[in-house]
Amino acid sequence: MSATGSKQKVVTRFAPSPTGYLHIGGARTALFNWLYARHHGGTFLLRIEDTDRARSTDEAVAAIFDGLEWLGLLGDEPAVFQFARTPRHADVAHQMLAQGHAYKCFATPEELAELREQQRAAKLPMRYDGRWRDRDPQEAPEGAPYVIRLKAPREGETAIEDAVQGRVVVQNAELDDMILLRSDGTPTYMLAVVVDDHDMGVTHVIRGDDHLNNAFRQLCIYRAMGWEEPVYGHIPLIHGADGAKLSKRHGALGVDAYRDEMGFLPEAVVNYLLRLGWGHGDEEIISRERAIELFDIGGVGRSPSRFDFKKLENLNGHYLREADDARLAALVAPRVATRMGIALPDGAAALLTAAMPSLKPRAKTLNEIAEGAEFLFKNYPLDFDEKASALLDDSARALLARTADALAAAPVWTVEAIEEKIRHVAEDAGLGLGKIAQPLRAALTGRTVSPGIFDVLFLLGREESLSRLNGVVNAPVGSGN
RNA sequence: GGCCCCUUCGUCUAGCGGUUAGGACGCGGCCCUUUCACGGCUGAAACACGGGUUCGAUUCCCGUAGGGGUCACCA
Repeated sequence: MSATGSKQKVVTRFAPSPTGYLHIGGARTALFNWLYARHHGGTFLLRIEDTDRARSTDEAVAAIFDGLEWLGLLGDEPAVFQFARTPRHADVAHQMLAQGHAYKCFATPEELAELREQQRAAKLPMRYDGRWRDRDPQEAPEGAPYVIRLKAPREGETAIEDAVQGRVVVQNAELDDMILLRSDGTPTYMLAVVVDDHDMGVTHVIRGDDHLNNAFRQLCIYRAMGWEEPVYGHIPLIHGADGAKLSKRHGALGVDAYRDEMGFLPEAVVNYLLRLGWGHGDEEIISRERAIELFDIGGVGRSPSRFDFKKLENLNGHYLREADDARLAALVAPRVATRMGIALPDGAAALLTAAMPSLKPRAKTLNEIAEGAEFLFKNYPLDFDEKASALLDDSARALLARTADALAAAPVWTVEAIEEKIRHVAEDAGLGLGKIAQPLRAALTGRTVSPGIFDVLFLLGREESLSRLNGVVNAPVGSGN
């Protein structure tokens, strides 16, 4: 617990709009909100900002929940759907109208477009000029559609004490009278967030700093309504490797791609995201428990960071090595099947689990584990890659024949027994272990890279091992195939 | 363009007036070794620039440059 002595219970929220999938930046925002709430013993809520009916989709909503669930970042209470609260938003807008904090604006979209065009041409700041701010609504044509705009202060300045950015001040003259309620009676984002955050009791608004400018205008609504203002924390955005904004059309994939296509573990993604923009001394590997203990919004940096897949992979490799073998086997099995285009045999899960200790240290992603596991399920004749074929010349095959004989005579099929036999063959032949291990590896897996050769033999089993060896001994490996 | 924010190794960061500027990823070398990894050791690599303030600035202030964000009846 921090010593801020907050009497008030912390409530944070993550409020994505379901117009696309949960992207990596949103995932980090959710993570920071989740951690902040947990660290302070508060509540973390979810709100789906679906007021843009044209762009919101059910698929996107499902994808967002799916991504959050995978990362363990679901809300503590059922998610709030913003669109369902439209009547309340409209109520507030009318209340502000009645209290003189807002006014009706009859300017048409065409009129406003023209205004912007003029401003652009004159190189003036583009903002609404307040043409209906002090005008009598009676002057409007009978029954003309109108919009409700906030009557924002024009003099002075507004400051916010941002938990991440520090004190940020803006001249009120910079703020125009934003629209609260559209001419069709639906609320704009600017109104809806404030009303919902207030109604949901949100105490800390942690979000991307692309919202920093919005905060000033949102504050106006809080003040007009006499509501308690939340603490803001605007975290810097994540950029791509080239430093440009990570956007939909710029490598900002949904978190499902990190899971399904790239084969990352959620704990690795969470750890990586946590370290992006936040750090604690020299600690790099940080468990969720440790993160809850350490995380605080004040530790978040103010500068944007670039996404680095190499580091994510490194972290993922770490978590892979730490992960339960049966769990990994279950995650890897379908990947092996699709890679090889086959249905895995019965017992595949058990075999993969048994192989996992020698598979996972060699991989950085689940895909790499799957690739490394392929040899377990290959059928004769194996596909030999170029380097493996080159290894299997006549002398190597003669050596393999002797090895096969020795192996056939092994009293039991254990890693120890296998090792003993093979070392013996090498010794007899006056060769180093490497001279025999490589051809063996090639004959058994079709590759020059694999887990330890004794493990390979053991995992394959005596029958399969011998069959693969004899296959190579009896039939020269063609350069083709 | 107006406004706002940012600037420590290539990248993520530690640092919060006095340090040999630390760690991690990546990269190089060495060790381990049946291949590849893992692991261990080790090397190269940074305070954007210019002014101040100060006995002393990576650290505080102001500029410059560069980067980013935002300027909708989208969120």
